[in-house]
Amino acid sequence: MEKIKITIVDDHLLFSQSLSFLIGSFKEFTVIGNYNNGKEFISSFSENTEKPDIVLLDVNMPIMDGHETIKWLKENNPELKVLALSVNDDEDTIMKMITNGAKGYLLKDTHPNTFKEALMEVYNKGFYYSEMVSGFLINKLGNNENKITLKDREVEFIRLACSEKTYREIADGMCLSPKTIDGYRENLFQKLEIKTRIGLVLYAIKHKIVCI
Amino acid sequence: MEKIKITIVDDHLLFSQSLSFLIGSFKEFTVIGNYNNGKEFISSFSENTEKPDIVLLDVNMPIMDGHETIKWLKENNPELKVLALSVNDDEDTIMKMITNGAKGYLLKDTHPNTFKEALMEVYNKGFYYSEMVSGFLINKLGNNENKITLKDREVEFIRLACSEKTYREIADGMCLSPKTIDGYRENLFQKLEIKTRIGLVLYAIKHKIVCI
DNA sequence: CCATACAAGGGGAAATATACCCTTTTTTTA
DNA sequence: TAAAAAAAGGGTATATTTCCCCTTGTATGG
Repeated sequence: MEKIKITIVDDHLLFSQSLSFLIGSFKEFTVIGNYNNGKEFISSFSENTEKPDIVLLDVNMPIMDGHETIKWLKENNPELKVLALSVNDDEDTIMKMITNGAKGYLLKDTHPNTFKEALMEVYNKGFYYSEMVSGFLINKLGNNENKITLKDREVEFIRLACSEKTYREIADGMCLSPKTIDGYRENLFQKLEIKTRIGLVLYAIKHKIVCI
Repeated sequence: MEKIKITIVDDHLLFSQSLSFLIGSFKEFTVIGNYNNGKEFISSFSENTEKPDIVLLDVNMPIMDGHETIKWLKENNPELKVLALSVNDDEDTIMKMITNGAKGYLLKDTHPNTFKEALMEVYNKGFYYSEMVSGFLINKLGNNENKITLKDREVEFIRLACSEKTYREIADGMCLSPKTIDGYRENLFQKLEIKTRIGLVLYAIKHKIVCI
């Protein structure tokens, strides 16, 4: 029987190499590629290399992360089945990957047996949704009214607010009057249901608007 | 030849199980134990199980993390050689593990060959310090005057400051007068070279005093 | 063409945070 | 045991943030 071909894209060498051994121990699968980040992976497409049946894609990577990579794949190789694999269990990240076309989302603390099952399901049924992901999906469909969108200018403001600058300095930095900044802030406070600049900083970090 | 015995303590099942396969491929080593967190690991000591030659210890774990675990080991099984293994490359974390007795600190993006070399060195020489860790050590020895230590009460204050509470509310929460809180804040501002509460929040998150 | 929304800018007042000046009591430590 | 350091509290002044209500120009869709 032909083995199911898998490519791993993950910057943690020790993990990806080890995982290759684990997958190698499953008789149905074989690892045909190992890349350190999205950039390396998509570069391999210019050469006419063998296409994998499943791509195991890490979300947090340097150079080109999972989000960018899956977007590129959606554009250029939409037939590839991507299974996201991350330590990250926050709803935003998961939904972003799923909506960009990931066929499943696995946490790195998954049991090897579940992992194998997920690989089989993605190959056979085309997708694998764990309970956690399904939960998020249902939750999302239930109340998709209050989805929060931030304008570019607002994001810029939030980034500057995550510093020891005063609002006056932020206004200068954005070439706006302090009163306009006042407006931005009050808008955001209402929109994000927060009361203080501290809340804004916490929100920004939690939602990865700024990285510290 | 007797194989060198290794125990893995890591909450990421997929990683620890995969790593077992990788280690299994080295003829000099064998994995004799696999635990999800420090608690599970130290519980195994009450039973008279076989002691490993090297413990591979993850830093970030639920229930009982690497820091707590290595402290316990230092007290109760100081002869055990611990090699810390983490994705975390910030100086604070690394130094904390090293000063608590870790024989080395490896990042999870280490190459398998380096990993094997590290295992050999820890077994034979008793320690393995990568360039990065050595760099931090030298840097630390050069200027160990300005080491910042936070008192328990200060840490408690910082945690509460990382919220939308006002200082008055924080004072109530800590059963102190708002003026005492004032003192705490001013002390910290000077000690941490910051000027605003925002700075305090950023410091706290950067140094993992709070987790969000 | 009008209505509506929205970005930019603003006034003033109240609440909160910051800075710098202290005292008293307890605990450490030399 | 005396000096030093830490913990707790206080007063007052200023700066910053927060809140509420307002105007003007400019798109933008019906």
